[in-house]
Amino acid sequence: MTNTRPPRADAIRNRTKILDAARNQITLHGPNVGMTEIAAAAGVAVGTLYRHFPNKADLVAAVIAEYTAHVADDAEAAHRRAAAGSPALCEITTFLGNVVEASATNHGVKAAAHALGAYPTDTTAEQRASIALAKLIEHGKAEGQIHPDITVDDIYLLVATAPTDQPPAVRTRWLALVLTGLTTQPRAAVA
Amino acid sequence: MTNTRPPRADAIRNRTKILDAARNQITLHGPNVGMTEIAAAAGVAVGTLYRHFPNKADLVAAVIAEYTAHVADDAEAAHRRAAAGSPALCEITTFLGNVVEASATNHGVKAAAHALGAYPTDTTAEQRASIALAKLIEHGKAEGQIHPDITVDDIYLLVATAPTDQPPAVRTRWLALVLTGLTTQPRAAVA
Amino acid sequence: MTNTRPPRADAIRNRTKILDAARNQITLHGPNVGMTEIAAAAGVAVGTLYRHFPNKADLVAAVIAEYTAHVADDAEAAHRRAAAGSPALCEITTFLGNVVEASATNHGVKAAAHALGAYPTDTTAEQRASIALAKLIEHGKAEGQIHPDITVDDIYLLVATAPTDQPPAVRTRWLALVLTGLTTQPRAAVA
Amino acid sequence: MTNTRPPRADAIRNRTKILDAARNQITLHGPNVGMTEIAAAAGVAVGTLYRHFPNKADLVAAVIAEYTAHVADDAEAAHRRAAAGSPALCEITTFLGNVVEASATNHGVKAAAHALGAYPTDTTAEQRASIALAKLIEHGKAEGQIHPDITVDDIYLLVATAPTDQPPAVRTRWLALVLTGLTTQPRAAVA
DNA sequence: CATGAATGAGCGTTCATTCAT
DNA sequence: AATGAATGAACGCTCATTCAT
Repeated sequence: MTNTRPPRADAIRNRTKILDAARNQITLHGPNVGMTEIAAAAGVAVGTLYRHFPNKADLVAAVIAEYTAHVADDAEAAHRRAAAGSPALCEITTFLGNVVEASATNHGVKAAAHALGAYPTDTTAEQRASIALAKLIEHGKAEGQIHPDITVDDIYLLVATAPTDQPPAVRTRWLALVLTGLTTQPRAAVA
Repeated sequence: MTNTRPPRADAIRNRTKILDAARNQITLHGPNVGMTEIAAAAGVAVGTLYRHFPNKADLVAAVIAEYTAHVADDAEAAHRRAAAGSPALCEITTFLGNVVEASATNHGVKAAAHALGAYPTDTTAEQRASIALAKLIEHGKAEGQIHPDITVDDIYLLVATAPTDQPPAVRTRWLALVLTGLTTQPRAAVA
Repeated sequence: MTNTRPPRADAIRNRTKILDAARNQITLHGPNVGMTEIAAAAGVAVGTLYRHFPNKADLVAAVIAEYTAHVADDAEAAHRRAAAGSPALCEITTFLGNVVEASATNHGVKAAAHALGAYPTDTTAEQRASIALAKLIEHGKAEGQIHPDITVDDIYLLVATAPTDQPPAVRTRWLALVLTGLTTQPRAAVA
Repeated sequence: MTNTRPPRADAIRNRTKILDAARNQITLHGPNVGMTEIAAAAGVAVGTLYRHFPNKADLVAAVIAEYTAHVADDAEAAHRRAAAGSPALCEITTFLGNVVEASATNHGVKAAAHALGAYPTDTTAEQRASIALAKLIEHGKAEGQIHPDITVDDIYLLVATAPTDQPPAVRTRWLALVLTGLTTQPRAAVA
């Protein structure tokens, strides 16, 4: 009966707008931004926000999920390139660099998630990442450049401890220091 | 043995009880614990808490200050032992291990400090740590085991990124991975 | 006749209810009544009160503003009647009587405003009153019944010092005493 | 048993210091100054303050009582001078001027008293004032300069409505306006 | 007696969440 | 489905008052 314009497409667009607004506002104003401010930044009213996400924890979890999916994509891309011949260590380095950058954008979101006990229920993205990283590490070990005791959990550990609240120069330095732990070779001097 | 009710002299003891309670409660229930809960955990009323610390930011800053002083003590002890002949790399390793342990107890507190913009005004502890670490690093470089480009800031960077919210086994693994970045030698396999 | 529960349109009605409740509660229980009590008296929750007025000072200022607007209306009405031929002294007397009555309802509110440093930002009501009173005084001087040195500030001074916390009989007596200061003629005996 | 210095004289001195401090602090920082601040300004601890005055209302009432006694003294002095031949109207004028000045120093105290419902229980000072003023008024009426319908309550009414929170110039103007209500003669022009 | 640390009810204000429209 | 006004528990903080020393 309704002859209004796009009914479902708008809903999806709203969801995206809300997720973006949430990430931006949390990054901008800290993990305690109000739901109203997020809604306003998304151009909707609070009620609409709550229609898409039943509470704040779920909203934050959804933002985290987006981030996790992004990381999984990166991991799979890195593995694809390694499978195509690129050196695995190089790909891992690139991957870690990308993740650190992505994490920096989500630093506040993680703090919010921690404060709210909000973690994604859907673990498929994590699994995708794990599988890709496992293969990537195998490649690297076969090539002899990744230390034989390195596991996927090690990568996660480093990712989890990345200095996401630091300026790019510091993040680069951190990457240099930390990569040494993955390889079989001593580290060269780095500025 | 004393079973009398807490007297005047206990004002000092109350301060300690409050600081401990603050650290515990924040660690336990996240950076948003109420002042009332902290007071209750310390066995005092809110008013007493506020007599000792004019506001939440100051309380959190005081907890951080305690932690920082502890770290400075560790750094100085490590330097003293190195000056007495102990290998510097060994002492740095011990120091980092200690700090990571101490940080684990203060993980939430740092989050709270960040959220409140609460940082200690007294920087002497930081300075003590910096001086001791600088000397320690010099020792290590002279002994040839610390990579020549390592600076005090690198140590701080690692300390800041320690996986303080992880179980001991993970923290140990992190330490092994990360120490490699400091040394001139490749890493041996570690469980 | 509508027996539905208060809808959207009632937001405006709520504002009025809150202003009335604020004036009543402050008058009844002094300038230190809690916002919660005011909200309860208005039949809303605190949150609603704060939706309409961002803080206590603004709420009190709004009550004052209402009062000021009322005074301005009175002043203009008096001036209109004087312009229509009514003796200016008579109108000033009526005006003062009205204002004293209105002030009595706002006695505590003024105390609260003073304590909170809350004063209306919109001064148009004051200006309206000033203009009307100035003209009224001119009329009276031309008619020879208002003392030639009287100014608008004198009226304000009297208004400000009205015994607003006294019973009507006292207020009437005060008016009689004080009016003599405005006129060119000695005062007749008054009960 | 105690061989300490002056025991009772100190108590009296403390009482005075506290009353002065109370008046000063309330005048300086408004009717909501804390008891601790008053105690500090008096150079004693809160406990001592509470030894002299069981609660804040009683303290404020005592300050008011001091003021009332002062007013009574003024009234009696004025009456004495009138009895000695000075014109009663002149003495009433002086009296009102003094009272307004004294009231200005106690403006905040009165606000505090109102907020706390604190009024002196001892009415002897008021009675002294009433008697003196009654006689003073009689003198004035006999001399023909005080309007025959004026009563002591009229004087109280004016005193109570004095613009105690206004600068001296305004208070002077108010006095000029208001005195007219007491006399049998029209008012001369006053700046 | 004086001291001042401790108490805890209460205040102004915020914000996740609900629900009438 | 979207809106945004309303809700009310909870928070950080204050201050009159008490009481152990």
